[in-house]
This record gives sequence, structure tokens and C-alpha cells, in this order.
Amino acid sequence: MALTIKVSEEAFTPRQQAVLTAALDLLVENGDGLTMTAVARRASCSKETLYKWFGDREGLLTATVQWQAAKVRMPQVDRTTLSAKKLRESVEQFARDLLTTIEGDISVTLNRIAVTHAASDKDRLGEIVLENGPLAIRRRLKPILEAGREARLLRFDNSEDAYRTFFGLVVRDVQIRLLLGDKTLKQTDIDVEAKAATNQFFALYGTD
Amino acid sequence: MALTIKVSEEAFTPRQQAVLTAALDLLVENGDGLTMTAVARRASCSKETLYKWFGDREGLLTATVQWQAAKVRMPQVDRTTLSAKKLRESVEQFARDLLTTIEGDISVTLNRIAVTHAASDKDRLGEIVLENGPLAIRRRLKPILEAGREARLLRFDNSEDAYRTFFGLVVRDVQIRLLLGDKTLKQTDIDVEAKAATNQFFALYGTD
DNA sequence: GGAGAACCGTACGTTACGGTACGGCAAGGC
DNA sequence: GCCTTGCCGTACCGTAACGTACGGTTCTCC
Repeated sequence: MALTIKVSEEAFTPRQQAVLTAALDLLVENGDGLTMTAVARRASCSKETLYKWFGDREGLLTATVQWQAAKVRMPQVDRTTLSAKKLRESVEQFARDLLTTIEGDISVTLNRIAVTHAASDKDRLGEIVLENGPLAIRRRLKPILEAGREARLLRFDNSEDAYRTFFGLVVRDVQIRLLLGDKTLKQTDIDVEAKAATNQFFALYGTD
Repeated sequence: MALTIKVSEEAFTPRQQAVLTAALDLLVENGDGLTMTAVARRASCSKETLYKWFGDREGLLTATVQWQAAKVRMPQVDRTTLSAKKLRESVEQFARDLLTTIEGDISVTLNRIAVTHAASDKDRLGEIVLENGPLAIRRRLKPILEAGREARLLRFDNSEDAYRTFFGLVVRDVQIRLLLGDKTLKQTDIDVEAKAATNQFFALYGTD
């Protein structure tokens, strides 16, 4: 993996995090059109400090996205006791968390920024969000699915396909419509959606 | 529907379409960072003409997106003869067309532009792509699904849910990963994917 | 063939924003 | 008590791109 993720050890100082929070707020409000002057004003700091800490505008953006994206932590599901009921609960919980994340303002904003910048290969924002979004989901879900297969609770040839089907069943057209600014998407009941997706997933891959 | 779609009657002249083609090419190449000067040079026209025809930069962008998005035409599937085999073929064909469109450079570009602009409510690019993308798919697929239900070939309470599940099964994480610039996504065999999604869809909603 | 319109190419004005420089102030060490 | 460090606020510079203006050229219509 060529991408280097800023780990928590080399974290930002509280003051720096305040600046990043200001930047993130502006991103959520105005999208990518935030200016360095606006960030400085919002964070009550000087532009000189901004450039000293983050190098340039792209550095500030990258730091903000990285810092925020790394916060998305899917709960690690317990693998030790793997009854059919436990597995189903784990999968359903995963679906709930995924939907909750994806429908949040911050996720929408970060994905918008990343998609915007993915067009020009100048920076790595696309990679960062990709790494902390879909690919992180895959990394966390696959072990669960494979444990389910070993326990003869799930049946599939390819765990990659199983994961991607799960993703599709849960997310459906929600994410792209939110990214495109759809306001007709009625407020969904995440519990209901997660349950339905889980049922469909087990209908396709369950062994009972 | 507050959105006005430019209909084919008030189409663009061939020269104007050449300009829009140039703009689209630049969009595919450079993303949203295209300049009016670059478009003028590529299309061998003057900036004055650009502004005369399209008003301003946003007008040019809107015209390009609208003109191109309207070209996405899913084949209208025949509803008259509705055997089980015919229905399955129609659905599978739909899946194939959907994947083909979504994986194309132009779709990725238009969706990127639209996502970028959906953040600020200044223009309607998000709405336009939404209207010609996910919502158009829904409009075209729903009648097919409902015909299948009337023929007792499909079973579902809510055609909206059935459509969205179909979308999820077909698209999965492909679109978001492409939008984020994922290059690890191996070139998929659209035929295979479409068949698999169709099988899964019928496993969930078929009556046999 | 001449008048007018449409349009190309280019040069110009304007603005906005990224990035830098500088004066002032508060805090901590000697 | 003074000096250094770090930071705030503001003023400033350079560039890039939007939008406009204008001379020259081709096409059309009479």
C-alpha cells in the first residue's frame, strides 16, 4: 500500500485540531470553496500560521480529510462466539453503522471533496477517503464473513463478491443520491433498512 | 418537478455541439478545472462566442452536462410479451446497460462534476445528473418490475424497494470507487456481473 | 459587388485568492 | 528586566481566470 496514513502517534496539537475543526465546518457549509482567509478568520489564527503548519492549501485540505476520515471507526465485531444469531446481529450492526456513517453530513462532505479532487491526480484525497471508506469496510467485514463461512453459516465462493453484494444491498442508491444533493430522499429508518438488507444478504448467502 | 430539462426541440446547432464536445473532452481530461480560454482554443472559437451562446462559465457547464446527460438512453424494453424468460432477459439487459454506462469515462466525469457542484446550491448540475441518472433508471425500470408482478413472475410489496435493491445488486461499490479514482478495481466482465446481479435479484424477488 | 451579420483571434480590465511579509503582543527562559 | 519564540492581525504581491472589447475575416443576402 503506497499510501501513508497519518497515525495517531504523530497527532495534531489541540490548537491544530481546532483549526482543522474550523476547516471541516467550512467544508460542510461551503463545500470545497473554502478560502485560507476564511479558515484563518474562523479559527482565529493568522494565515501565516496556517501555512507554517500545513504548508499550503492542499496540505490543509489533506490534513483535514485525513484527520476526519481516520475517525470513522466501525466497531470491531466479536469473532469468538459465533452462533447463527450472533453472526446475524454482527452483520446487521455493521449495516446500521455503515448507513449511519454514509448518511452523515461529514461523510457526504468528505466524499464530495475526495470525488472532486480525484479527477486531477494532484493530491491523494481520493485515495485517502477510498482507503478509509469502502476499503476499510471491506477489510473489517471480510473476516466476519469468512468466519461465518468456516462455521458453515454462510456459503460463498468468493468473499470479495459477498462483501460487495452486502455493500450494494445496504447502500443501494443512497450514497450517490446524497452526493448529488438529492433532497427528495425521505429520511429513512436506518434500523429498518439495516434489517432488510441483512435479511436479503442471508437469503442469498445463508445456509439455512 | 421544478427542474426544466432542455428538450430536443430546442437543440443546439452543429457548431454549438462541436463546442460542447470540446468542453466535454476537456472535462474528461482535466476535470472541472477547464477554463473558458481552453474551451475556446480547443473548439477553435472565440471566447466572445462562448459567452454569447452560453452566458457564462456556469451556463457552458450546464449546457454540456445537460446535453450529454440527456443522451443516456436506456433501451425501452418491450412489455407486450412477458414470459418468464423475456422478463429475465430484460432485467439482465438493463443491468448490462447500467453497468456499461456507469463504468464509462463520461459517466464518471459527469457525476464528478455534478457531485462537486452539488455542494453549493449555485447551479443545478446535481439535479440534472440525478434526474438523468438514478431517477431516470428508476422511471424506466419500475414499469418493467410492475409488469413482472402483474404477471405473477415477481413478488414485492413496494416497487421502490425492489428497484433500489436491483440498483444495489448491480452497482454495488463500483460507482463510488470509480468516482473516488480507484485504480485497483480490476476490469470487470460486465456480462458476468450483470448475470450474477440478475440471478440474485430473481432469487430475492422471483416467484419460482 | 456591397452591406451587414456572425464569428475568430487576441488583447485588456477586473477580481479573487493563494501565498508572503511585517508590526505588535503575550509567554517563557536567563 | 530583557530577549527569544510563537502567534495574531493586516497589508501586500503575483497570478490566473472570468468576462469584455475590438480589428479582421468569411459568409449571406440583396
